[in-house]
Amino acid sequence: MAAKKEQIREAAVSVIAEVGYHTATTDKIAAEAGVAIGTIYNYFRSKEEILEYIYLVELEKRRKFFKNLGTSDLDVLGKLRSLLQMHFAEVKNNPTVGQILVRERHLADKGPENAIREFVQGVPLAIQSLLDQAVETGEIRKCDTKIVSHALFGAVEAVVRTAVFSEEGQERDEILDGAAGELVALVADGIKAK
Amino acid sequence: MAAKKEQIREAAVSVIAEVGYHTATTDKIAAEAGVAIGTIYNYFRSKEEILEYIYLVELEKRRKFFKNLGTSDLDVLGKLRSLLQMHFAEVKNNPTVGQILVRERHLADKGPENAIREFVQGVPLAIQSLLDQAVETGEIRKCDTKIVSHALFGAVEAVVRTAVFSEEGQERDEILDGAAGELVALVADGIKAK
Amino acid sequence: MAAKKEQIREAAVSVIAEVGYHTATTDKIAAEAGVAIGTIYNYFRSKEEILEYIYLVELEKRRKFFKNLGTSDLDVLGKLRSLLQMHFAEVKNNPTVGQILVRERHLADKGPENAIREFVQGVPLAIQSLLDQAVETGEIRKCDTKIVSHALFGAVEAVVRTAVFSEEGQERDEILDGAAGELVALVADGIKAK
Amino acid sequence: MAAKKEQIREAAVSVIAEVGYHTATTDKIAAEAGVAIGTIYNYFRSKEEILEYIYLVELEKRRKFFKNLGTSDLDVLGKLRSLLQMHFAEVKNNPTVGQILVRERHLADKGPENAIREFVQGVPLAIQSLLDQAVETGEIRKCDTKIVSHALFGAVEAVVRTAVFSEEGQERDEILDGAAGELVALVADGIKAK
DNA sequence: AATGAATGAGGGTTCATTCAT
DNA sequence: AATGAATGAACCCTCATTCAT
Repeated sequence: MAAKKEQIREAAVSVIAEVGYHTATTDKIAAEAGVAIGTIYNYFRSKEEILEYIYLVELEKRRKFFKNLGTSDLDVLGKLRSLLQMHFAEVKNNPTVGQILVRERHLADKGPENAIREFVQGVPLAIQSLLDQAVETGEIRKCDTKIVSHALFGAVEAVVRTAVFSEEGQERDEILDGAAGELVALVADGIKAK
Repeated sequence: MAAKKEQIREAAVSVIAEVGYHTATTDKIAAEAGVAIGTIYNYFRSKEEILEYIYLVELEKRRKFFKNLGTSDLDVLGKLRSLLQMHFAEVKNNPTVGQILVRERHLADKGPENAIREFVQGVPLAIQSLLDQAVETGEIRKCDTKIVSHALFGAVEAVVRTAVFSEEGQERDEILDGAAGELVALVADGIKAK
Repeated sequence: MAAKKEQIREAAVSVIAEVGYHTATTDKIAAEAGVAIGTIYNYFRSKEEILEYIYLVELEKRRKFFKNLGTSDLDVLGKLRSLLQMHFAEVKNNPTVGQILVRERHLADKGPENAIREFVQGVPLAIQSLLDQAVETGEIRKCDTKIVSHALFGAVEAVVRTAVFSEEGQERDEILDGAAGELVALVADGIKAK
Repeated sequence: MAAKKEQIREAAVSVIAEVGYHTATTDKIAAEAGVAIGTIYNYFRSKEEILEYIYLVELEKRRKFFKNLGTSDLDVLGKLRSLLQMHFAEVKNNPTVGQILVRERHLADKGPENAIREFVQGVPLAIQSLLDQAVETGEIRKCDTKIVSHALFGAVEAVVRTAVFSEEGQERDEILDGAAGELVALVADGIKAK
């Protein structure tokens, strides 16, 4: 059953979101998943691989979405808003995963190849490729797209962090619902009064 | 001698920046500082407190700067640029500290009171207070200043991260030199072609 | 099918010879045998019993040979040489088994009754009984036959070890081919120049 | 205190001799030594290194003895007898160490450099160098000194094994007291009646 | 103030064995 | 008879912290 792998992933999300990756023990994860410790190791080679898998699942969602985005006829800012909306919607739907995404990203440099790093580097790269196209078409002004894409990704992370660690569920949803629009507006037209 | 505390702080910065807080051991820090392990505990109550102290030192620099900023006659965007310039200059001067600031911020929720949390929440709050004033004076349009301030802070962190973990020292300095202007321009006027 | 038991035994010989009993896992043995792990337990009660069975198979060969030896009309040294030749020939034919015989003999004291112990104690005992007869008939001088038989067995083991763990197959065969004669000559006539 | 390393070594000898290296746990060794588990790791890098150290201590004794032997004016068989007497005396004095020497020698191939391997290969090599000299001087007949030295070493191991695992202490001492002479006589003059 | 040996709770991982299919 | 996912006791090792000197 690959269902069991999913079962363990969800338990791990729950435990890691609550106490953090480092404090999360395999015992706790196993207990939360309702399996024996050994069972975890039938599906993952190590505790670290569980975390990587969590990131991988999210990465795949973004990759798939981004791929479809390529075929859409939105302009670049439209595509960007779409990507952000998708991301914030995912986080709204799965706030615990969101907590992990922003809190454990620092573990990106454990091994050589690594799903965490692919996430935290790959997503900005995707944004950068969008911006590069838009500069080409003249839709946006010339700028350092590497810096801007990373800045944008960092802004998104910060907003997610603010949302998923806010005490009240209501505030969380309000932030996430409005965030994509707010961010795109900010980046698109700036903050100055007109 | 308070000089010894500084000596330990610097050693800790060096070790933590290199291997990360979790992998950094008190043995390594003591060795780097050229003192015995026990000596560390004459100046810090715990390993965690060392990290907090590192954040505290940086926090105080920002607080002092921000306080002086209040007396200046710059407009809000000018103040913002000034704050960012100061931050990027500090990081340029002390890239290892920069690495720590962006990589260990996830430890903000260890204890109840906590210099790390004060840094990662206090700095955005300072930004937010700037923005709130500017909305008041009409210098900038109405917006969700909480979101915007966090987003801005996240963008700064992401840029710092990109810089301090870039392989070449030259690229690092280029990013940091240009970052404040790039970010303020982005936030001020947006990204659209005119 | 008793063929399957043999199939598992051979796989176990292969795996244990390569990595040692302790490092050999039931997974590896099952994989090497091309059966499921559970199947192993239809033929053996435990991993240990597999090793015992390996020793038992070898023990039976020696027992049978020794029994036939009793009906031969060789003198004692002739019988001894014959026994050693048989042993070295077996090892030459099955070097991996030889590796196991000398490397896992230390597991003789796991349970109460135990084929490994029967091997490492029974074979010296058989030699001792030969020697005792020869002392009786005056063919050899009086000596502590217990010590001598164990010493002889130890010498044989050491030679086997040298052979089966030598890098080159050719050297291995040379040692094994000459070993019986060399050992019997040594024990029979000593090492002194005449 | 280097005394603590010795204290741990002795505890390890006691525990490993009783239950075998693999079954010996670091907990048991620490308890036997009267120290905390962590203390063990202040003196040894791993459990394996403790075993290596046990062999190393014994190896050094033999090395030193062998070095002095070089300056003596005994003939080769005299030197050989002397070496064996020394070894059996050591084992008599420290039967538990003897048990380990013969029972854990199979762990010689764990890492690249390894005190166990140095012992089980180095001692036969020393014997071989003795024999090679004696062949040169004509004191003993030409023979395959590699085989003979290994055979001799194996014989010694077997006798030690017989002694240290015999139930009664008295029998053990009798074997060890007579063993060197018995073995040298066997190897020197053979076993045939004259 | 400085030292550093001693501490021991805690955690990730292994793997022989079982048993429902 | 064959299967192989599930099990969980067991074990090695780490490292922040203490405290006697």
